[in-house]
Amino acid sequence: MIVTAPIRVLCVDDHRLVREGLALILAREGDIEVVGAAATGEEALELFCRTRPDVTLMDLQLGTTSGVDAIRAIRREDPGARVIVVTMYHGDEDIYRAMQAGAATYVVKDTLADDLLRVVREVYSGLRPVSDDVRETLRQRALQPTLTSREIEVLGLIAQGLRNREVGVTLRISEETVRVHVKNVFHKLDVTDRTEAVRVAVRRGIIHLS
Amino acid sequence: MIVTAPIRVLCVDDHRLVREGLALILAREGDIEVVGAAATGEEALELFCRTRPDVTLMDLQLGTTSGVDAIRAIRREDPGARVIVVTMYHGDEDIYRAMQAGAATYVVKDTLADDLLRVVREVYSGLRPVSDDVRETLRQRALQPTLTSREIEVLGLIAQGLRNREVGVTLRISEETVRVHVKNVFHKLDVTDRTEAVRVAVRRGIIHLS
DNA sequence: CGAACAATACCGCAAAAGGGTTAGCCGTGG
DNA sequence: CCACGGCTAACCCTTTTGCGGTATTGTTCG
Repeated sequence: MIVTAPIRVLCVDDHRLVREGLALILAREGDIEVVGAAATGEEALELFCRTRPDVTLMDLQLGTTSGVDAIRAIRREDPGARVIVVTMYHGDEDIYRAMQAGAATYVVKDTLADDLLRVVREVYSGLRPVSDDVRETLRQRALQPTLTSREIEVLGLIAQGLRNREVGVTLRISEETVRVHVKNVFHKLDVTDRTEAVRVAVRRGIIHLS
Repeated sequence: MIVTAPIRVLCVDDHRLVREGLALILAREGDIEVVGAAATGEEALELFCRTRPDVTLMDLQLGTTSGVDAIRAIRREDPGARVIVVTMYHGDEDIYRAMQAGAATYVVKDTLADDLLRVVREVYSGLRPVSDDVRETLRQRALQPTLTSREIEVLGLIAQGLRNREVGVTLRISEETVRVHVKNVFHKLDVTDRTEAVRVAVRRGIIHLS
């Protein structure tokens, strides 16, 4: 009896229960083998190098570190690496950054197990099965103004409760310049005050609070 | 051969993959049977009434509805209901409200599958196995000032980006009164501006953004 | 090269927020 | 009954924000 080699999968999620649950969903299948599970970006990279999986399932929220960084690290190590993002985030910026970092596709955690399995097999066979939702979200994002890295930096500090002056000190620029950045952020996000800006930015995945 | 009746478990989580993963972890055990899975508070209550499980696993983030409300609804239906909270939240206020609502215990999603199984069995046998972490968090909370319901209401509107005046209009009170509430919230949360207040409140689980 | 854009910086004005204080009303509980 | 805490409201003063300009520098891109 001839058995084809199984699809070797690496699971990355910072919650043990989710990790183990995902592993069980995958391991139930005859053609899939879970070769590792990681909780952080560093662990993920290390396990990736050691096990060289065919497909990596990656959460974006990895405690303190970012899943996007982990994707970049893995794809720098192996430009052909196939990474499927599995996350609860659905902000357009989350999706955009993940795809930009080289993810093969993007799946939210509210997906049927069978659909996930299908995606794993499709990605393994070289496809990039992007769902209509994801495509539509990316299309929407393309229509909206893009924040510059400096603006995101300022916004992140604003979100931490810093005043314009304090942001200026932190970034070693004048308070006046900070005010300009803040104004531009407001216009781009279509809001009129900082609290609302933070709210919108978090919802869109431009910044994250924790 | 005598087989004791299995522990009948209901899983409530708004993410299909997590729900199915949890169900697999549980169903692997010989003495546990998963009798249902729900995604929302309403579904949970309905399935609870129909299946009368021994133990309910409940996430706190149920899309729009709150897991705490679901716990209350279930315990109003059956005051002896045993509900285990399984969530990623770890803010002191989340834990407090869940326990207050009648949860048997509180487990974060970064738990070993075996530990979850142990907790399920302990809760089934009538124990309330509260972890040291949870106990400590509740102790910490007891030391901190409590926000009144009005203050939480104001804070929630602030978090949505409303100005003091707009909050006043919404709650039908004067802007001056809103300012008083905001000031009191600042003192209690030990912050000096609204953006930071929102940040701290979200981290502590006093309010949630989505 | 010229256009566009990002980042820097400044000015002025009106609005809003932050901070302290006082005070009346009401319900709960010692 | 009286004290206490919560909700309400107002006043004053200072600081910060939000919003409109203008302008210089450097870089990138067609």
